[in-house]
Amino acid sequence: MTPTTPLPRMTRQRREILDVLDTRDFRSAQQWHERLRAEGSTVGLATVYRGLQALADQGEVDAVVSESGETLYRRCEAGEEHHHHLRCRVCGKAVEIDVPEFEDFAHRIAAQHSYVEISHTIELTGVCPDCAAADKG
Amino acid sequence: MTPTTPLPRMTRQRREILDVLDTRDFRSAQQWHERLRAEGSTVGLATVYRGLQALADQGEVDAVVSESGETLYRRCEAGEEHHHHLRCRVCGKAVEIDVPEFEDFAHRIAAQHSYVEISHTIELTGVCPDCAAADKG
DNA sequence: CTGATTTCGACAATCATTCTCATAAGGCCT
DNA sequence: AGGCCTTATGAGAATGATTGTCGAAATCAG
Repeated sequence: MTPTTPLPRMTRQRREILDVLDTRDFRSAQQWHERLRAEGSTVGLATVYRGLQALADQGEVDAVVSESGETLYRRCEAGEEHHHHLRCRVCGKAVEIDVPEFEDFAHRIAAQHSYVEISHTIELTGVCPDCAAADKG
Repeated sequence: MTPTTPLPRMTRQRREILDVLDTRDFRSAQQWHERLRAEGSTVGLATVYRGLQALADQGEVDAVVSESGETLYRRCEAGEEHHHHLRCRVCGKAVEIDVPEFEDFAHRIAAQHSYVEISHTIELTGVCPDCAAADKG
């Protein structure tokens, strides 16, 4: 069981990729590559593809597939949070739910359609356990 | 001005495609093509691609892009499944979004809080690519 | 520094999808 | 029904994103 740490090596090009990556915009591997070259880097396209995939595997970057089938990447951001509610349509009781995944969903979907400055409203309604019991009993 | 009715023609192959399409499973154009050939049809692959696109434009079929980048199709069913929209807050243009994962998500969260009879509303708004470009230019 | 591995980079290879273009239907009009 | 104009079809070439190949270069442990 040699714990042969298969750790990815931090190479110059990996660093360049991480540096150029933005946490705001989803761009394709080719677009990031272009930008890198524009900034004077000499990284190869294949390397950018491989680097982005590796970083995505590590959870350093997010990847989404656009409508046209291209894979878009952006750097992960751990910050921002806000919550939503799950409300009972009978008694009105609301539970605060924390759904970090919603944020990702919203951004992912927006990116797939090339929309920017996304905001969202999510409303979950149902019948709470108490009301459900009352209804039955 | 010429109201040149640009109506798609109902050809044998269009009919065959509609017939073979299933409302349950999302399959790729190639898979539907295979199935058609297996059933004795002689339709060409390109025709299946074109047919599916045309039908998607007409709203007869739903199309989603898989993680691997393939476009998957299935016949629309005006019922059980519902769509959400991603709307541009500038021009109002809306894109229909299909978020199968979301349905599961809603149910999971509801279950975690023992809520039943869940329904949800999702409103995503942002700025569409056209308006974003117009804003910049 | 040295060697074992991993990564790079240029380019070939894949794979889904689209395009091209000559031919074959649809649809419509009389 | 017969004809005509337009759109659809099919086969295969073309495209475009992504992945594979392989010799050379870089990383990291010892």
